[in-house]
Amino acid sequence: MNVEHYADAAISRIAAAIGEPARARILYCLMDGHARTSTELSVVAEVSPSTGSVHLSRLKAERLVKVVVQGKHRYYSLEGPNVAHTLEGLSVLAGGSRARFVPNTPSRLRVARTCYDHLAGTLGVLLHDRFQTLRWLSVDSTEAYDLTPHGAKAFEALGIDLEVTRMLRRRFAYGCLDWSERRPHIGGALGAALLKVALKRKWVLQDLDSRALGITSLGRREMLARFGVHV
Amino acid sequence: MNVEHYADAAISRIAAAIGEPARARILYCLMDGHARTSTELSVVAEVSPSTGSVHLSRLKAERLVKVVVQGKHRYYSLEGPNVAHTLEGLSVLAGGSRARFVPNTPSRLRVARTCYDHLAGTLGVLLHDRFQTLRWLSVDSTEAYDLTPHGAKAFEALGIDLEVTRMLRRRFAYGCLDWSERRPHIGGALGAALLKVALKRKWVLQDLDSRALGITSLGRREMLARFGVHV
DNA sequence: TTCATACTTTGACGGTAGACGAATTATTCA
DNA sequence: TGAATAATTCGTCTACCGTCAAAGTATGAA
Repeated sequence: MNVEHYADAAISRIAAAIGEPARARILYCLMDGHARTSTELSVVAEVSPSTGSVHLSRLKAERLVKVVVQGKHRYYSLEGPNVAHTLEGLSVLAGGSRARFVPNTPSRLRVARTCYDHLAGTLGVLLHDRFQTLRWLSVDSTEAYDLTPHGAKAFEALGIDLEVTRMLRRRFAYGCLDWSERRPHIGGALGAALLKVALKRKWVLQDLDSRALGITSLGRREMLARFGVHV
Repeated sequence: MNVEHYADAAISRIAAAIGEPARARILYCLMDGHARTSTELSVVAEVSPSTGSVHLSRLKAERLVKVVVQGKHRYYSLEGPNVAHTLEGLSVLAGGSRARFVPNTPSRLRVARTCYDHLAGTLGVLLHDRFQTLRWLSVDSTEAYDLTPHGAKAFEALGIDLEVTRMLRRRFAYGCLDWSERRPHIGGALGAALLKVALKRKWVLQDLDSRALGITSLGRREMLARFGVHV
């Protein structure tokens, strides 16, 4: 059976799954990479638990979310970075020409935010460029970034275990295109590890109900001292 | 008014517009970058002209397609590369894990195809890499590729007027990520110009009802002679 | 074992989105 | 000008999708 012949039908199924307002609220809420329970998501979606459950099973059937069962809780999260990226793509289209000419994205999202599970926004792009300038990161098109020996040293110094990071079943690092900046930031396992460190050391604080990240004064100092980046 | 606060609603509107089967057929058909009339698209969508017209006005309202009026014909086409990319993203999600493990994309689409209005597939990626090796193309992340003096000479030799190409109201060249190869090919005005030359000189032939491109034996010879690329 | 909590499944209901044909507008060609 | 073609608008109809309450399952605590 030729799948390609029915590609339009497949696209429409996925898009329809995303296109229902309650389901879109669920997906948008999950874009920060966190997992949430069925009831939490039903509240976000502004529907009853039963309705929420129906929506979630639809999203699961379409492989847009995955679920981890833990006792009587079911934790739902986006199925993977691809899903997050496509949602970003849709939000760019949704922004339309308005966003292109008068960027009215709230500055909190522009300055620093999460992109699925790594750093994005101005800060993400600044770090990306800085690491390149410092020759910590060898960049070869959008795919397969890697750390130079210098870079490896620097990341180890942050407490990131590169052995472990490389073992993860995902791409190590790549240029993830930032829709607000239209320039790449660091995605992949390395980007996720970096965000984790930044959160752990309280360089940035995570907003509970959006993907915005707040930079602390400690964060500012450290960014300058460690990377020479003014935020 | 804070647009970001309603981002989920905006996403859902766009996705719902794409998610209707007839509209998905229309969009998918337009992914080759060509413009088509309302009646043609109604046939593709398998609906009556009146229904097709309603769908098209919805797609226009959501800025997914644009229309050029020429006499009594209305030519519809995708609003821009962003739309095509997002549709590609959706089709990747639609492919699901199957596509990841057993790539069952028909080989005709893998070898060479159009991505909106430029060359993609194995051929597109091969050329991209070759131009880089030859130092014709200076690649700086995904954004803002440019031609080196050598590259400029080579492209002019193909009959491409770079003055004109640079004047177009779109990005000159950039790395466009290829979903079948997971590597970049040349997008933007330069990529479009290259495809135009390849079609004009009959190096590749365009399939009428898909984005597949067939490479002619002349094309093979020229690719080898001019670029040192084996196809 | 029994109660409580988390979540899903089922069934009935209502609103809306998409379908078409007929009528209308717009443009070309004779 | 009038006929022919392209496309849209309008009115009506139907089918499906999302909604919820209630009943059902599963897990954990008392």
